[in-house]
Amino acid sequence: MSETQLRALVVDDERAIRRFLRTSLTANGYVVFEATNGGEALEAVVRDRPDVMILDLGLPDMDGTQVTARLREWSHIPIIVLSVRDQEGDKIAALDAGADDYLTKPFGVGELMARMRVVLRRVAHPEPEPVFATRDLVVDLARRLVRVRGHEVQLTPTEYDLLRVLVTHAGKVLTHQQLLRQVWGLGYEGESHLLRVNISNLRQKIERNSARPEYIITEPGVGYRLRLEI
Amino acid sequence: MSETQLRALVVDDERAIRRFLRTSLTANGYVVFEATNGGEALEAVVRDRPDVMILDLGLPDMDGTQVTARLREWSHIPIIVLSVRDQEGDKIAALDAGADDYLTKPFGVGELMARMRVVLRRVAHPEPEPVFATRDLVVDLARRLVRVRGHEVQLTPTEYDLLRVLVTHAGKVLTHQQLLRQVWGLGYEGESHLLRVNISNLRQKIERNSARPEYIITEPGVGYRLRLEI
DNA sequence: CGCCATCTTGACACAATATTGACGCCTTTT
DNA sequence: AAAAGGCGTCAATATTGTGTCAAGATGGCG
Repeated sequence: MSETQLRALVVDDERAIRRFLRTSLTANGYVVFEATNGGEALEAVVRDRPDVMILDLGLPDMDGTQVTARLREWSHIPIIVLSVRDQEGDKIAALDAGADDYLTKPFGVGELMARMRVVLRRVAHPEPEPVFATRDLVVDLARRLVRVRGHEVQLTPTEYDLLRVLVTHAGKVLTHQQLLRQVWGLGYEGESHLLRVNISNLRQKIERNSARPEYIITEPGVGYRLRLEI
Repeated sequence: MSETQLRALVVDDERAIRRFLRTSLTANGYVVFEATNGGEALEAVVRDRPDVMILDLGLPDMDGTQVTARLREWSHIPIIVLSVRDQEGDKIAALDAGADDYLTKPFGVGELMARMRVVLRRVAHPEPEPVFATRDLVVDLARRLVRVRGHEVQLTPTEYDLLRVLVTHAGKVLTHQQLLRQVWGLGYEGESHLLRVNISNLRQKIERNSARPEYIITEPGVGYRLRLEI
């Protein structure tokens, strides 16, 4: 077992439930952090670096499944979803969005603790940095913000997805196929003109001179990669 | 997505439940194996090499939790426990014994499939990366990166393919024919000048002095090989 | 219904790569 | 020692891949 205490993030808008979970978790040796809505939850993952997240489905600002999906864009943190809803559809949606478990309220504390042990016992993946930064390019994956040379850049959803994939594999060559699959989904493997147009648009927005790209480098015949070195 | 079908082992002593699970799993693209008791289950894991196991708690010869514990002595196969018992103590015992999830009967097939996807997606992830390295030449086949003496080298698609073939048969002599077939495809067996030009270009990029190659060695009259020894 | 932003498609200029041919060197053979 | 064949390099041309622009299609939203 690890020497240092494990860190748990509790996300629930009800004060009573947060209190109850804090008490139970603290008694079981966790350090507890709290968030009351989806936005705060994403920030807290960045700030507090929890090892596990306990997420209520019904949040005021966004759906718990949405929070899960957003988080899975850049984090592998184990997520246990709690919900009063026992509908199969909700469970499937949350689990397929990336949640690791789904518990229906009311539940026993012992069961929750056992399920936390299950998700925690798998070897921790090295977590990628929630904020990527090289030279003058900053990509805040948690907030979906992109800043170049001090200025915030407005990207379309496709452009952002493309940049996100490049950034989460920074330095590595991504083939046309890989990029098309990860951004457009299966069945777009051949549509390389989509990639060309969007890479071009992205470069217009983040490169100083798109004819001499500093960040998005073409690997002719293969794909693209985000350059890390100077 | 994986090309080959995933293999599921169903362990239950009730014929009706095995039938039901076989139908559902087959419909979802799994290859299904069956066992009716704990002893058979352990044998089946060895013999059938399933990717995931669905285990009923109430077995005639030994308890499902025992099966889980025995299995965990040597296997990491994901285990989803099914049970009619909704007692918290049973759940905790099974999960702590090494089960990955616990579903109480009756359950929806959709939920079972979603939970199977959850346990399978983490097993699918850790993929060993084939990286070839010898002295000062590193070829990362997964990322398509080539580094020589600390510097990354830009190769054209043909040059990379050629190097890839040499590297995957490192140390062995590859005939002109073999190389032409593997890089250019069938019908190019006679075009050995293609090979000469590309070997030359490749040497310019990776050898210190292409007149005295250290890596790509000519076997006169036969072909080329990638040298392993110093 | 029409506006807006975004996505997709097609056309074209330009860049990178592949192929070909020419030539000289080296090794082996006679 | 000369000839022949295999090999390596260079440079030219052919082919393919890539970047950009702009027009048309799509879809969300008031």
